Amino acid sequence: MNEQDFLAGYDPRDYPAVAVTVDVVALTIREGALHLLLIRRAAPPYAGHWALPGGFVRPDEDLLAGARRELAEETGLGGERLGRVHLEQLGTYGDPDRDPRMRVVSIAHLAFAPDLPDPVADTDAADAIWLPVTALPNRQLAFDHARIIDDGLERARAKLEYTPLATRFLAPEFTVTELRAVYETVWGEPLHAGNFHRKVLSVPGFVESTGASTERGGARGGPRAKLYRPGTARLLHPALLRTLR
Amino acid sequence: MNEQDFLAGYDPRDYPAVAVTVDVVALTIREGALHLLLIRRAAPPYAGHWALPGGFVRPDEDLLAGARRELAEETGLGGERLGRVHLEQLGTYGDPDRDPRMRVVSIAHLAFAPDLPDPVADTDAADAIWLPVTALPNRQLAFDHARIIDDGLERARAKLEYTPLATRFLAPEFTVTELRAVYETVWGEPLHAGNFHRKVLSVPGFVESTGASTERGGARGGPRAKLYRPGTARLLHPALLRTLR
DNA sequence: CCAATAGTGTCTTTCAGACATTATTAT
DNA sequence: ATAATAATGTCTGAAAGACACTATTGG
Repeated sequence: MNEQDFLAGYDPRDYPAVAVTVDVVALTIREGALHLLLIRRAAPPYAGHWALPGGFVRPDEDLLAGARRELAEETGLGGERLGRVHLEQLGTYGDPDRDPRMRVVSIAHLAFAPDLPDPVADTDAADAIWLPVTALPNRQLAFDHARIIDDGLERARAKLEYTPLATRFLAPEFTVTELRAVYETVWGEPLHAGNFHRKVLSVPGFVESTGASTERGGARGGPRAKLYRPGTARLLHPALLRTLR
Repeated sequence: MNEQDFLAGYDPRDYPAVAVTVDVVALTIREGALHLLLIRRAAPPYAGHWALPGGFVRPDEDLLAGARRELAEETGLGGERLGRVHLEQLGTYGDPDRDPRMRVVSIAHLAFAPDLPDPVADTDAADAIWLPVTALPNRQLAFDHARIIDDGLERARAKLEYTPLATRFLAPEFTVTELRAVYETVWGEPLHAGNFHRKVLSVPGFVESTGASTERGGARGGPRAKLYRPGTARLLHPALLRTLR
């Protein structure tokens, strides 16, 4: 029996309700460290615990639109800056016991954002912050959010390999060194500056030159760097593969 | 506001119901061609159209378990043969208008199966068959199932690159030539026999030798082939990359 | 001047792909 | 015998990684 055959002679209100929510694993880079957007729960269950921003999907709202709305509400940001945030579906979490009160199926999303202002806590949240992922309070995370975050971080690391999405963590114009810093931060390992530089410029469509350079050299010396903007490629080939695994 | 804050003071029955279903893009290889499991709808809407097997998620059932149950019901297969089927989450489809009657959010899954018997049509389906993907009736597919199938096929092609899941299309013991046939069938392009052979054996953990060989050579001559079983690797590195993109 | 950084050059190793070769089997 | 196939060998080119080097800037 497929879904529609089932629904044809079926009134959903006769059955236990299933709630559908969207959650967002929003990542950004602040001060050289990977940060995750978390809110602190005000009400039980898990009152006082950290949780992902998210909420109920509205009746006529697409899932991706719902995630974008939740992100906007939680960060207090408008359309312009939010437009540069990459958002994709991460996965759906529907374990029957993931919420103690009722069946909740949550479609988790993954966001890559440039450096954004501090979030403004929503009325129902006790707090909202960008937290370094190295300081995640794994034992104090609500529901199955620790696992969702793990999955999101691994997806983010993998995405940098074969997509140009690392640029979404940066301003519209950036240097190769800034791009390399994104990779080093997300992957958590140092990369060879020279090889990275040559590699990035050799992948078709990854970045394109603006013709301009930075106003000043590095903070501790060095020449001015050329500026680039994201290219037109949506996939990198050859990819930038992590070593080992 | 996150999901639980919302739910705390919320009765789902006050709101328009959202139905949660699972659908399955089940792939197998029959007679050298990639086949997809489809059912023909008996009731409107889309009566007479082809659709993916799927159905309502039961109250205390995990999403993956629901997909496995739907697959079992639709193929009429028991646990033993079904145990060798690979099943993973593909993506969630929740466009508000994807079902004309009500809001239906469907978690699509992707299955890789060895050659299975012909399916037995469920009571609510007019028919159920393994259909070659080259013969897909794209205009006669129900709902957004054409797009789900496209996404599933692309995911399948990509998965063969960096996972050993091609072996899930085969019997527990197989030859390198049979494995190559899987790649050629799913990717839709011929591969170089010699290079493929050397490559497969060089990737650590992809396959391991059983020590045995086939009883007979090829149908039209040739030596007996060595038999292999799946190895322990869950990821292939280096990967078997498709050319171009 | 000195240290740090941007960017380029060179060499080695690895791996994919083209192609050739040998051995074994069905007909 | 002949054709087909399994399996291995050889060569070339692409690309990653290690390392060296030059040029430019801040202090």
